[in-house]
Amino acid sequence: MAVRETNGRVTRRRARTRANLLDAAFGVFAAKGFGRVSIEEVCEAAGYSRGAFYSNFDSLDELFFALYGQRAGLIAEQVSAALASDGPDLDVPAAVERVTEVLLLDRDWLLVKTDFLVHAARDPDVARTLLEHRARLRRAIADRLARARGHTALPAVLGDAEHAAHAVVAAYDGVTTQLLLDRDVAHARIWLGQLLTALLTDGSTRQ
Amino acid sequence: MAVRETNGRVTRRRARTRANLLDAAFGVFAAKGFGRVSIEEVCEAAGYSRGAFYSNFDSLDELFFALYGQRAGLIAEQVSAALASDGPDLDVPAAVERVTEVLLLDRDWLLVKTDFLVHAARDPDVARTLLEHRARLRRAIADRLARARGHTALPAVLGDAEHAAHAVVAAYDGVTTQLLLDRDVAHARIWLGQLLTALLTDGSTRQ
DNA sequence: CGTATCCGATACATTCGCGCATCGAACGAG
DNA sequence: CTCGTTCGATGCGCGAATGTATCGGATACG
Repeated sequence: MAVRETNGRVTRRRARTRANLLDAAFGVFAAKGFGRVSIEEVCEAAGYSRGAFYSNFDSLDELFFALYGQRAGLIAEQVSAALASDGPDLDVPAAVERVTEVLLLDRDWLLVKTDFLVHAARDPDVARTLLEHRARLRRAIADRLARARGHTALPAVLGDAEHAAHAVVAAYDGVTTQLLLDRDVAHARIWLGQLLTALLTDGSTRQ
Repeated sequence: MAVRETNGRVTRRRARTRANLLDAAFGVFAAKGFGRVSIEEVCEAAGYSRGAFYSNFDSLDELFFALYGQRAGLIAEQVSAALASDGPDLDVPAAVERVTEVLLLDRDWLLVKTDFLVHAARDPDVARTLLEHRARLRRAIADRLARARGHTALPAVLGDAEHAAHAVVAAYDGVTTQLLLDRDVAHARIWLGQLLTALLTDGSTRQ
């Protein structure tokens, strides 16, 4: 751990410093990529010296992990909020619209998230964390999706709501990849909408 | 360029050296990730010294780029072959089966490919190259898909074959992401099959 | 006022990029 | 076919640059 057993006391300046380091790191990581960033760069961007860094984190890896946790939690909250913001009956197109807005908001986040994926792909421990986070997201989506059953039938191929949620995440990942390359957010939104519509509604019921 | 205007002569050993460096680099990149590999490591794995490296490449970036081009070309050929291996009429499930086999064959390739994506996401020039490669793949799929029209109707939401091909690629990207995390190739194959079936066939026509 | 927190300098490790001497593959003469 | 010559490819190792990790003292917070 970075904090070496400081006995309970202290913590206002420290918390601010840590937050500043995380914020600065987000920008730097997004701009240059995890593998191309030095501790020095993060410190410079945040306006601290290396001493401050080592006082708060043990390594760049640890900071990166913390950063991902922070931001991923934020996004998860926003998605949940977007899903919960209507009545008990789910209106699929409207929900897709709102969730898409949140998920494809910030290119920097997509960059950092993908870096983290690459990181996790090579470290089983990190992968487990990421998988759990994705599972939580899926469950939130599945729960919500289950309520729409009477409304709009899910296509039979996908089976239950859990499978459908899986498909939603896969579509999101697919669109993310394309968006990282062409940088066309507007198009990505439309495209994600079409994909989700194709996946979540019975093909024959559309036009 | 790495080769400084060598006037024609000599090129057999050189070609072998270059190929050996590329092969060794593939393994090293897959294992540790682009951002965490040094030139020295690649040379050591290939059994050469750094001089040989600098004689063949200007930088790790250039080697990485060349490596991607090489392997991506290989995959593209295999996919084309898999798509062309049956008669003029496309049998969607069978084609899905064959293509999936090729695409999800090698975890190392997925790792390197994703690293390259991250790289491209931050460099417009590289991104253009990757987008062109993806466009070629899409076109091959779309061409093939167009022949299936009489056979199995595409769902209306996706529009033409070009859009459907886009969806296929997105599904592939989505499954890749999941596979990188859970390492379950068998499941990924099933899952990709279900996704493609859901996307490419009219939901109402399935069981 | 005491102490946790941050600063800045330092010692150490790694890696890069290149100049230069050496090596060996290809080719032509015998 | 054999062997010697030639020229580009190869490997060695240096010096510079960059990055990491730590430590004692200054500082401002509580």
